[in-house]
Amino acid sequence: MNTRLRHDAIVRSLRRNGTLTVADLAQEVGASRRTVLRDISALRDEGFVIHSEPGRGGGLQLDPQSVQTTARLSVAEVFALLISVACMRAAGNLPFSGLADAGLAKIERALPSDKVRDLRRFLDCLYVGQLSPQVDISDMGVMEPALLPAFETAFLQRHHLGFQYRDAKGAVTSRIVEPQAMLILPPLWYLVGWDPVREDFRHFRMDRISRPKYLPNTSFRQRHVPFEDNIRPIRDLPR
Amino acid sequence: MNTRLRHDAIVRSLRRNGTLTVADLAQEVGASRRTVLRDISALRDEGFVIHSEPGRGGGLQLDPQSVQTTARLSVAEVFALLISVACMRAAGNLPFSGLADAGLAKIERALPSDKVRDLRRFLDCLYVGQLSPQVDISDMGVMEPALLPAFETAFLQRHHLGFQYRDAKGAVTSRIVEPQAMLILPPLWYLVGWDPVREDFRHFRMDRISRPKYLPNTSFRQRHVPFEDNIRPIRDLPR
DNA sequence: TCATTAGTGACAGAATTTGGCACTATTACA
DNA sequence: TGTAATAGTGCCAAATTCTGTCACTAATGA
Repeated sequence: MNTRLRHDAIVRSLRRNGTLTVADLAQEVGASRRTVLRDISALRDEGFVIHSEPGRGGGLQLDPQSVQTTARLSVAEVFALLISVACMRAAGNLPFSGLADAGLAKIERALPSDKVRDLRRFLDCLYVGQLSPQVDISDMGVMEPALLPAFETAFLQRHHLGFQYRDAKGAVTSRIVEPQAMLILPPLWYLVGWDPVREDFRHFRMDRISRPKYLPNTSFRQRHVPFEDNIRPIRDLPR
Repeated sequence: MNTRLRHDAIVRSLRRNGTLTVADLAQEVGASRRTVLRDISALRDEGFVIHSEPGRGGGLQLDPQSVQTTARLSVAEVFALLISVACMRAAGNLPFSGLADAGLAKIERALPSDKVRDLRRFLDCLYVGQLSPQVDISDMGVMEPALLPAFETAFLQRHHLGFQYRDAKGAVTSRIVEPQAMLILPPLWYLVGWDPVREDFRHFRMDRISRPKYLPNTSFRQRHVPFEDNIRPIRDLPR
C-alpha cells in the first residue's frame, strides 16, 4: 500500500470511528504500529489536528473541523472561483465571504506569482454596482463562453476587440473597441469600450455580444474610465 | 531531492523558460535525463499538458492554461465556496459559473462522502428568489458569524434554535423556532422558522438576529415549507 | 503496582526510486 | 543523403527511502 493511500485510509478510519488506538488503526490499514505512528506524525505536519491520550482507555481522535481536502485546479478554474466570491462580496452583505476568502487565498497562494499578477490586473478592470435596473429576465441572452477569454487577452495585451452587437431593437452591427472595463450590475454585465470611430465610450450588454475576437495586429494606450462613486472595483481580494 | 519537489521545480522551470530540452531540465533540477522523462510522464498523468517536439531544435513546452494549483481546504472553506457559487448561479445569468462549478466539483469529489451528504442536505433548505425588494442598504445590519454554524447544526440535528430578534421598529424579542429553511433575496437573507408558540411560520431577516444558539435538549420533526413558485432551492449543484 | 496506551530511536531488510546504458523514432540542417 | 540533436522506452544494478521489529520512556486509570 502506497503511503498516500494509507494516509487517506487513516483519516477515513478516524473520521468513521471517532476514537481509535494506534494498534486498531495498524490492524485496519494493514501496517505496523510504528508505521501508523509515523503516518500520524506526517498528517499532523500537514495540518490535521489529531488529539491523543496516553494510558488505559486512551487513543487517537481526529478533530473533525480540521478535515481537509485537496484538488488540482487549473488557472481558469481558480479565476472563476475568484470572480464568484469577489462578486458575491461586492454585491452585498453576504455571510461566509470571510471563509470563502480564506479558502481562495490558500488556492491563490499556490499559483505561480506571474499568473496572480495577471489575475489582479484583470480584476482591476471589473466594476460592480449595487443593484441592477429592473430587467426583464426573459429577454436576457446567454453570454458567449468565448467572450471572457477574448476580453481578458485583449485587455492584458492592449489589443482591440471586435464583435457583433445586437441592440435593444434587434439590429446587429459590427464593432471594434478598445476594451476598458467590465461593469457588473447583477444580473447584467456590461462591456465598457472606447469606440475609436465614434470617439466615445460605449457600454455593451454582454449577453448581446456575439463572435468576440481580439485583433492582435492592433494596439492602444490604456485610459482610465470615469466611473460613478457608487461603483467600485472588485479588486478588494483575499489577503 | 524529493519526487514532489522535483515535479514542482520542473513545472516552475518550464513556465519560466518557455521551451526547454530534457537535458536542460535534468541539469537544472539536478537529476538524470531518465528521471526527468519519468517525471514528465507523471506530470502528464496528473493533467499537465506538456507539448514536445523531437528532433533538432525540439524540446518540451508547458501549456500555460494547464498550470494547476493545489491547496488543502477545510470543510468549512469548501462549504463557503460552494454557497458562493451556488448563489451566484441561482441569482442570475452569470458567466464563469460553468468553470467555477468544474473547480468546485473537483474539490467536492475529494471530500469524505458523509460530509458531502451533510452539505447537500443543508443546501436543500436554502432557497433563492429572483430579486430583492428595494431595500435601504444603509439600514442593513451585519449578519452574525455564529449564525450560520448554529443554523446548520440546529437544522441537521433537528434542534430548536434560539436568538434575539430586532424588528423593523427596533424592538428586541427572544425567539425560539424550529429552523425550516433559509431564503435568499439578494442582498437580504431570511431565516424561515416554525414558531411553536405562535404556531405559525415566521420570516426573520438574518441581519437582525443576534446571539443565535441551538438548543441541544430539544428536538422536532422536520416539516415541508410551502414556498412560492418563483423561489427555487439552490440545490442544483456542480455534478 | 500493573496493564494499557502514546511516542521515540536504532537498525536490518524490503520496497521503491534513480542513474546509466542501449536502443528507436523524428526532425533540422549541411 | 548523412549527421547531429532531440523525445521517448526498456532493462538492470545501485542508491535511497520506507517499513517492521525491538527496546525503550512517559503517562494514565484501575
